[in-house]
Amino acid sequence: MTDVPTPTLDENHLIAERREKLREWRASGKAFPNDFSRENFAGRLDELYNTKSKEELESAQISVKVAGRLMLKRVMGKAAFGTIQDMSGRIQIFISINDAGEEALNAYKGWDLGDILGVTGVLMKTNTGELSIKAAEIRLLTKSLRPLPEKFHGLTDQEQKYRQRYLDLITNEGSRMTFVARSRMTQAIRNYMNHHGFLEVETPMMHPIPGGAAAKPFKTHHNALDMELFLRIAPELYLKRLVVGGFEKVFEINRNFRNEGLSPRHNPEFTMMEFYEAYADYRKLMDFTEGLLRHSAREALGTEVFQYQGRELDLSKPFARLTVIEAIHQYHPGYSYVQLNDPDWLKEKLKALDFKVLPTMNVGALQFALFEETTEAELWEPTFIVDYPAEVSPLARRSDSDPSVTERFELFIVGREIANGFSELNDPEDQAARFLEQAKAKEAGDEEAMFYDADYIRALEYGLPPTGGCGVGIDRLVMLLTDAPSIRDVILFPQMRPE
RNA sequence: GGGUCGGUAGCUCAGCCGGUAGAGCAGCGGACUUUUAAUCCGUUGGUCCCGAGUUCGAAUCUCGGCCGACCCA
Repeated sequence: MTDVPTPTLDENHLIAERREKLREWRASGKAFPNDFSRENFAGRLDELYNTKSKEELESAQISVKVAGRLMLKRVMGKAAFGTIQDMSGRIQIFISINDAGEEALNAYKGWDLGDILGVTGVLMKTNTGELSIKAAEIRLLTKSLRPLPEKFHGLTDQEQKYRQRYLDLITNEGSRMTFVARSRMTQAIRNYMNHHGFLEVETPMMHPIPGGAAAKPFKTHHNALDMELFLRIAPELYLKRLVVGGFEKVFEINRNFRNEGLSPRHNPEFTMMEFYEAYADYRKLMDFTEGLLRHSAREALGTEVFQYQGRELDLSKPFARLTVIEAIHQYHPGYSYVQLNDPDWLKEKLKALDFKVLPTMNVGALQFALFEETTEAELWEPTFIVDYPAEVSPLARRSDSDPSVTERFELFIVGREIANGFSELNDPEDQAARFLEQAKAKEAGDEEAMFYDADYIRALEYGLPPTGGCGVGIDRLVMLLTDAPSIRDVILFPQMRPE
């Protein structure tokens, strides 16, 4: 590909000048070389040698070979400095007419911020004590045709940060650190799960019957089979099939897709970890989930106590456990338990809050709706809400003491749902009946109600051991640990309107 | 969907009491062998988001629209 480039529409004189430099580079016959092998990372050199004195480095003559993007450039008459950035960090380079030669220095003067360079030389320290590479040889490896955002402020426009994440990553250290923290956190979670004997699996992303959650799915189409498929809204039903199959402790960290609006807390594709453990109930899973969150905070941040959006969050204390109506009552002492159990009072209250009450909703569903409307957002400290109404928990096991509620919990932190788990419903006949109820609700207009999944029932009929399962919202957890106000700050390429 | 704020040079922003646009960075030319957001001198660069209106005259005022951020539902 050395044909004359087709100019794009947003060319300006800066790009034109860089293109001209590229043309000259091509004419010299060695543009875009790939024979430079980097031997050192900038950040690692800093760790190893920053403590050495100018004199020690002078006598040691440590040869290094780094490559990276030119971020800052300071040129004098017969010498020049520059700052090279690679994945690990930055290091200063020094190019003088004495060490690198006049030809190299002149070439360097013509290169631009954003160009990718390879530098060979020895470590030195400047008079002000900055670890630097005294270049013996310096090469242009990739020409950057587009000017970088302003060197001091970086890229500030939120939209551009999301649309052109590569620019955000080049110029904003904080953004880079967020995604490093995300990677560390998922790694910590994987380690924790593996350490506790869970098997990591991958289940289908394309489902013939969307299931495992109350949400609207995306539709797609398989041509060869000429069938409608749905991007999964949850892996739950497949993971439980695996427990039936004998994988008694499984987990999956992967994407779910839900066809809903965008918000600072919602992206249509998001990452969940779901895990299932046979012979565990929801209480055991709550304990486990607490441990998991503490572990990921420790691994990603080094502490269980940190700030989120200016307010302290402490994961080290035992997480509170409240039922739905206990929570409403605790945050709204004006609502009595008698009222909270009265369907007419609940309907009234919800209507006053502009909530669309569906005719299919009974006491449990109404209580849950009121909880979502009035209390959920106030749960700052980690709080497990337990004993959800059966109507809103069609996959959860009923409580032995009260069959109208289920052995289910949701974990809220900073007012957001972070995890959702329950003792799994393993009675195939009850499950079939609940699916039928869901199908009825769907006919009555509830778009998020579930479908009847006959194969899942068949699997349960072979016998699902008593099992507990839980889903953890990875993006939201990363938001907490990186102090990010929006889910878009923790997803590399968040969904955007077309440009 | 409602409210608030915003859209001006490649980037970060000023200009908004109406008089046809500025700074810093980046670029280009020059000086400079330890700078570090290098410095100094000179200089190129604009659909002031779009459309209509008011006006002798609009980046600026009015209306409508588009896009975005934040808050609320």
